[in-house]
Amino acid sequence: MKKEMAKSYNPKEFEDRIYDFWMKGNYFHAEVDKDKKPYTIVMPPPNITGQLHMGHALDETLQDILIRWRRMQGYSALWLPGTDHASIATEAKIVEAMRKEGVTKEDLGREKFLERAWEWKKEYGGRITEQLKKLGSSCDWDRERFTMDEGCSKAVNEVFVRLYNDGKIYRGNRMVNWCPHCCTSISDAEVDYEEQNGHFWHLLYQVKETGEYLELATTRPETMLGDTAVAINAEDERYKHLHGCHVILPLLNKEIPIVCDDHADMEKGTGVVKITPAHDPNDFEVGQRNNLPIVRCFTYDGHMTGKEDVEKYNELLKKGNLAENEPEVLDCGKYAGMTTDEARKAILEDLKACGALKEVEDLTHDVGTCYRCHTTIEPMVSKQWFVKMEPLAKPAIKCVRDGKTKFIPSRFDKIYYHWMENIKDWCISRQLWWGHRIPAWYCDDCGEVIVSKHDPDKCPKCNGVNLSRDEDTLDTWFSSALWPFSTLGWPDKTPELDYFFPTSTLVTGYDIIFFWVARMIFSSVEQMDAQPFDTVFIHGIVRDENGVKMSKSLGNGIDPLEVIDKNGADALRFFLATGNAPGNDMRYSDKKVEACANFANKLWNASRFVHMNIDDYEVKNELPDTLTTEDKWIVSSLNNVAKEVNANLEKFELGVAVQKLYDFIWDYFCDWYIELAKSRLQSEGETAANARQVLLWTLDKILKLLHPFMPYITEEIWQTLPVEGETIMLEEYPKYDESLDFPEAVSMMEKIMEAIRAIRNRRNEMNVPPSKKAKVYIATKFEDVFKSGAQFICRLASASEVETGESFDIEGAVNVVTADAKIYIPMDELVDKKAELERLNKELKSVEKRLAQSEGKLNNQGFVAKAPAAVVEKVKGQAAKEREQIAMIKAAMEALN
RNA sequence: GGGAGAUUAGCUCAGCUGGGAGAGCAUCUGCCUUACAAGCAGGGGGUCACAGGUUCGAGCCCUGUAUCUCCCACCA
Repeated sequence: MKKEMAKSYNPKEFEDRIYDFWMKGNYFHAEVDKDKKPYTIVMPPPNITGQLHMGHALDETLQDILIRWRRMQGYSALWLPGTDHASIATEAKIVEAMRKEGVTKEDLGREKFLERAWEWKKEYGGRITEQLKKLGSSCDWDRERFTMDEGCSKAVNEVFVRLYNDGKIYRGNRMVNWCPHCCTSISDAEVDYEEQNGHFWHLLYQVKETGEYLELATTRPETMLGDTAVAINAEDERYKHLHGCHVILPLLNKEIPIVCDDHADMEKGTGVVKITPAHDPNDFEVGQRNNLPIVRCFTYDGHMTGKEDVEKYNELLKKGNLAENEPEVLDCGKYAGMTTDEARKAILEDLKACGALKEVEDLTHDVGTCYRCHTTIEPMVSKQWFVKMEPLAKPAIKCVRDGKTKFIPSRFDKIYYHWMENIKDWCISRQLWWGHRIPAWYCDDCGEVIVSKHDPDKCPKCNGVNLSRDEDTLDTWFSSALWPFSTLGWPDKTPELDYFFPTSTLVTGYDIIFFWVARMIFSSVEQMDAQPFDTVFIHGIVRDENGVKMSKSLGNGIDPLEVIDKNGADALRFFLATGNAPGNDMRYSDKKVEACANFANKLWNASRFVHMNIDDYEVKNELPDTLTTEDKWIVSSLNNVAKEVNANLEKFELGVAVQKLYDFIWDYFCDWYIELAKSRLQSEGETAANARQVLLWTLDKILKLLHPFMPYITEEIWQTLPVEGETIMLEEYPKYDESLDFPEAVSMMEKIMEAIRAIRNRRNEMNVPPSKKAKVYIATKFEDVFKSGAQFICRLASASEVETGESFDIEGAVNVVTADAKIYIPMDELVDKKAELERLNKELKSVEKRLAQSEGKLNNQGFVAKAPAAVVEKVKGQAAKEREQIAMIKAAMEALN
C-alpha cells in the first residue's frame, strides 16, 4: 500500500496538487522521438483578453481526452498551447481603459500605445492559460506560443512577402466593410447580420429631359448625397425612352445619368435603383461597369463629410498620384459633420419638404454589424490590402476533396466547400496599431511600394531615402491562419516541424470554421504544400439550461471555474464529454454535472472498498492463475469495453465511449462484481486471495481507461494502489486482448444474474423485505451453472439456501420463470393465488407475443432465405427459449389450480 | 432564395456499418444489505414528428410534408 485514501471524495483536496505533480514531472512535454509515432494537436489560441467560458472548457476537454489517450497509447503526443493577440478586441480594451483616464491613442502616439499594450499583455495575457490549467489540460507549456511573438511574427512577414511577390496580395481601393466605431475595415467573415426593423423610403427623382418623376426606394436615404447615377434595366419597356437621359438629384440639384445595368431588376419595386458607388457593394460594381464617379459622403468615423474632408482630398489631388478608384469627397453642406443617423433625419425632412419623398414603408431586414462591437457596418470604398482568394481556394478545396483533411462530422464538408467556392478577396489590413504591422513601405519621392521582410533603407527604384511605412496592421486571423506551422518553427526548418507537422487533429467549434479553419487550410496548402491537420473535429456550442446561447450581454453565462470549484474539474469534464454528439450543441445543466460528480464519488468509494480488502495483504497487480466464473465474466467484460472504447475514440465518438465506461464501472464493477466478490473475500486462503488480485487488477484497468476523461481522480486513486509506476498518465492504455475473452463464462454468469434479478423482482413485487430469507428451488437444464452460482443467489437474492434439480413438484410456492430456469420460492403465507394467476397470465401473454414475433419471422421464407445465417439462428434460439418458458409458465399455473 | 441540423420516456439527450428501443434527472415502491443514502433493489412511463417508398426486416436508408434551430446569400 502506498498511501491511504481520504474517507470521502473531495476533488478540491487534490486537483491542484495533482496538477503541480504533473507539471513537476514534466509529463506534458513532448519531444521529437523517432521511436514513437507523433500525435499533434495545436490548441485554438484563446484571446489574451478572454476569460475562460464554457466554450473553452468544452474545446479543451475534448482535446485533453484525445491527447491523454494517444499519449497513453505510446504516441509522442504534443498538445501545443498558446494565445492570440486579438487585435480589435485588445485594442478596444486598452483604448477604453485610456478613455477613462482621458487619454486617446493619438495623444499617446503609436510607440507609447504599443508599450502600453505589451504591458497589458504581460499582466493579463496569461490569465486565460492559468484558467485552462484548472481543467487539467495536459498541454506542453514549454512550447507555449503567442501570435505576436518573434517566431510567429517572422512567419507572418514571410507569408505576406511571399504572397505579395506571387501577386496574391494586392493593395487597392475596394468596397470594404467599415466599422465606424472601431474605425477600421473588417473582413466579410467579421460581419454579423442582425434583423432590424427599418423602412423603405420611396423617393422621386425628376428626369431632366422629360420632366417626369422616377420612383425608387432606399433603406439608407442618407447615401443619396453620394448618388452618381440611377440604373434601369436595358430591357425594361417602361423606361426605354429614358436611355441616355439624366435625373436631377434632389437637395443637391445635381445632374446624374440614367444608366442601363443588369443589377436593376425589373421585378423588384419600380425597377429603378439609385447608385451610390462609394457606399454600397453592388453600386460599386455598377459604377465600375459604367465608369461612374465614386463620391464619398461619409467620414471614416461615421459622420457626413464637409469642407475639411474635401481639402484633404484636394491635397491628395495636388500631389498627383491619385490611386485607382480613389473616391471624390463631397462637401455635404448643411449636413456636414452630422452623424449618419442625424443626417438621415435631416435629409428625410428636407426631401419631404421638397416633395421628393413619396411614401414610407415598414420592413424588417438584416443589417450588417461589427462582430466585435455590433455597430452598424458602413460599406465604404477604401484603400486596403487584399489577399486574392481564387488561386488559394482551389487547392484548399482539393485538400478536403482528396480526404487529406477530414471533417468530423462530415456534413461540415459542404459548408466548407460552399464558403470556399464563393469566397471573395480577403481584406487583411486593419486601421489598428495592435497587431502585425504590414511590411510595406512607400517611397515619398517616387511613390514606389516596397514590400520586404526587413526594413529597407532606400527606394530600390529611385534610391530615395524618404520611406514611410504603411500604418496599418494585419487582420488577427492572418497570423492565426499560420498557427499549425508557425508554432513549430516555420519558416525555419526545425526538427519539430519535420516531426509534428502536419498535425493530427484540430478541435474547434463550428462557429469558427470560416474565420480560422478554412484559412489555416489554404495557408498551409499554399505555404507548406500539405494539409495543416488530418482531421477537424467539430463540436457545437454550450447553451444555458434553457437552450439559449450564453452571452455576456444576456448575463446567462456559466463560469466553468465556479462549476469546478463546486463539483471538481473531473465532473465538469465528464459532463462535457458525455451525452453530446459531434457537431451538435449541448445544454449546460447543473443536475447533470452533479450526476457526474456522483459518478466520481461512486468510483472513489468502490476504490475504498478495494483498499479495505487489499491493504492487509501483499497483492500483486496481475490476474491469478485460476479464475472463477465471475472473475472471467468481469475480465472478459472489461476486455470488451476496452476494445469498444478504443474503437469509439478512433472514430471521435467520445460521448459513446464515456457512456460505456460509466456503465461498466457502475453496473458491472460496482453493482455486480464487487457484490459477487464479497462472500469470497470473507473466506480464507486462495479463494479470497484470487478475488483480491482480480479486484486490484480490474480497478487498475478501470482507472487507466477512465483517465483521459477524469484525469485527477484516476491519478489520485491510482497513486494509492500497490501498482508500479510514477504516474497513471504515462501508463499504457488498456486494449483488447484475445486471451482475456471468456464467452462461456459470460454466458454462465448471465444465466445466474438473470435468476437473481428475477427473484429480486418477484420479492419486490410482493414487498418481501430482504431480511426475510427463503429457500429457493431452481429447476433447470443447467444444474451445474446454478449450483456454482448458489452462493450468489443466497447473497444477492436473499435466499437462505438453493436447491437445484431438473424439476420440482412444489405446491403453493411463489415462482418465477427465466429463459433458463423455473424458480420456486416457497413462501406460502405470501401467496395470493388469484393475484399470482393474474400475474402469470400477464407474463404468459407477453412471452406468447414475443414467440409469435419470432415464429412470424421464421415462417417468413424471405427472412429465412435472405437474412444472415447468424440472425436466423439467433431467432431460432429465441423461439425455442420462448416455447420452453411458455411451458414452464403453464405448468406453474396448473400447479396453482 | 440556397444549405445544414433537430423532432426518440414527464424533462435533457445518447443510439456505431439497418437484425427485438437506452441513459441521467424526475416519478412510484421497498431497503441504513459494514465502499458509497452523493447509495442499493425494483416498478411505471415511448405508434422513435407525419405520410409514402426500398427491404425478409427501418429510430437508422430514399422521397415528400410539418414544426423548430442555425448557417450562407439577397434585400435598390
